[in-house]
Amino acid sequence: MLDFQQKLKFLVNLRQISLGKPVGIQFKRTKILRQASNIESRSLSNNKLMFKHVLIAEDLDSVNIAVTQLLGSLGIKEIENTQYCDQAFLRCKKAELDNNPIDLLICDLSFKQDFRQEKIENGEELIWKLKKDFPALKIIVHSVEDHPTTISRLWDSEKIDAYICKDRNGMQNLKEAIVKVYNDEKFLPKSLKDTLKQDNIVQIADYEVRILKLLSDGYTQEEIHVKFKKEGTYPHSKSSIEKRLKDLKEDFGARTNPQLISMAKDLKII
Amino acid sequence: MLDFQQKLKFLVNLRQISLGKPVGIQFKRTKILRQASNIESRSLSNNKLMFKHVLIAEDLDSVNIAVTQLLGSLGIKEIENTQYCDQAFLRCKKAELDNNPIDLLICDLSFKQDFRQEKIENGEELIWKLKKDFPALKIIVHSVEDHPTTISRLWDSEKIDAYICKDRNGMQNLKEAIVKVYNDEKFLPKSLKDTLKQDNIVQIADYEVRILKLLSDGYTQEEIHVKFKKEGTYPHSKSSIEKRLKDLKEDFGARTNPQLISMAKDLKII
DNA sequence: TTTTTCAATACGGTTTTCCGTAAAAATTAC
DNA sequence: GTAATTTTTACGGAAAACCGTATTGAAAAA
Repeated sequence: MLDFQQKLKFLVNLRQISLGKPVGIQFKRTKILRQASNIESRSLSNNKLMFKHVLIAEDLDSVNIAVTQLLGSLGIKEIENTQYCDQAFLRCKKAELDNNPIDLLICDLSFKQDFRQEKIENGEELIWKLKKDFPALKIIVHSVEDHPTTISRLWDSEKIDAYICKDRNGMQNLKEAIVKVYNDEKFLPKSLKDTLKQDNIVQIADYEVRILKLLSDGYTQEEIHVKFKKEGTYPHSKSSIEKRLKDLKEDFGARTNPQLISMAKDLKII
Repeated sequence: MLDFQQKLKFLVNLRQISLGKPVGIQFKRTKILRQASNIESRSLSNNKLMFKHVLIAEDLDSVNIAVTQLLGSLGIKEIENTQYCDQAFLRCKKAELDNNPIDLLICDLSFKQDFRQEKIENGEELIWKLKKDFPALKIIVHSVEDHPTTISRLWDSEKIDAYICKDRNGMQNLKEAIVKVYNDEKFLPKSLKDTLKQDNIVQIADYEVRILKLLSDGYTQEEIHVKFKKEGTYPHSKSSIEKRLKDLKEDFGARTNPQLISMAKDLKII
């Protein structure tokens, strides 16, 4: 009973939603693109040891091309690409069977829907599944997603070795990450560390998220009460659900339920 | 009076939200990445006329690299890159002054926030501003955004020459688009045409969007009524606002206001 | 065991939303 | 011009959400 308290917590950066701007100011000068393109020529001379066999799981062909090029410039010979999660999983399996295992996976989180019916629907699932079968596999997440919720969930899970945001310095950061991870270090760019270190953070448990989801799915509070009661979820009284919503609104600074749902959507809680 | 009816309409694909999947099934085989990378070698022999001076406005360095490479492979000599909207605008101005105008702009829609304070906040604004000063400028939009609302707003505006989604075939489509646009044609990939041609489409006027926005900002219906009355927005009676919300819920298949807001967020109406 | 504490529940009154009906105003058709 | 249709507004009862208070119950502390 009362087990909801021990469940996964979500980190929510409240300041981010109110301002709509990142808080941690970066002082690094933006690298212009030419420099990024030049990575190749500069590092070909680099004869250090490096990953042998790398798999890129990324649906956007453009990003796939850029990452492949970066890996090549780092002297990595065997580079496999896939645009689907299921295929990524199978490739890892096959590489293992062929006695030529994948050393490093660089993987996106969100994959666009397609005509294909995928069993593994996103990068996160792929990571959980792979880590179960290959606990030693190094994984670098490479995603546009920069919400603290997502980053901390993955980073704190200890299942990944680096989290790189696709942004203006993405390739630069990715390069650094690959080198660090090869040397058995974990890597998180400074800007992301700042994002996670922020104060204005509220913890939200599964139970609350559940209520928000149901509310956004059109359930009334009364219906949530009935549903919870029926399925044995606890607490399930109308008063308790009312109270949770009231607390959530207070935490988020929302005045009405519609606003609460709107904010929860912005924060990617639901 | 009643001028809200003549305002911009938003196209909403209702089926997309209920299923969470694209409707138009694509039968094209997915091109594997190697092929995409090989564009370069295959097309270097192509000596046809091509754009002379192209500007890429794209915040992600990875995509920037890939697009630059594609342009190079098409024999385009002068390629400028920028990761900021303001800079893109200035570059166009400067190129004009230097008597070496930009022939083609390939531009993203969403740009991540930065420490820089930008006047032009997104690609769409950039396009409006540029088209005012350079009506003849060719523009290809290159974005991950694939919601019918966004696509049709830009496509129907007649301000752009092509809309390409960053997806599994993005580079392939972009290449085709460049060639077509050079020949004074407009170009929309088949998959996107299908997206726009769908039936389950509801038109939503500014007025409705306004109500949804206010609701998601925490206004009660009563408060919306007062606000509209004060500012002279018409209709503004409680009953009318109630009715609009009722109709919206019916159109969207939502049961409650929170669900309505949730769906509107998913559909990127607000 | 008893006490303390805190979360869950119950309840009642108020506000907000919901929904039907109907009158008034505006638009369109004739 | 009038008639027909649609839209806006008004009103009132019902349902849902809101909010404070009080009670119950379970775990933790004494």
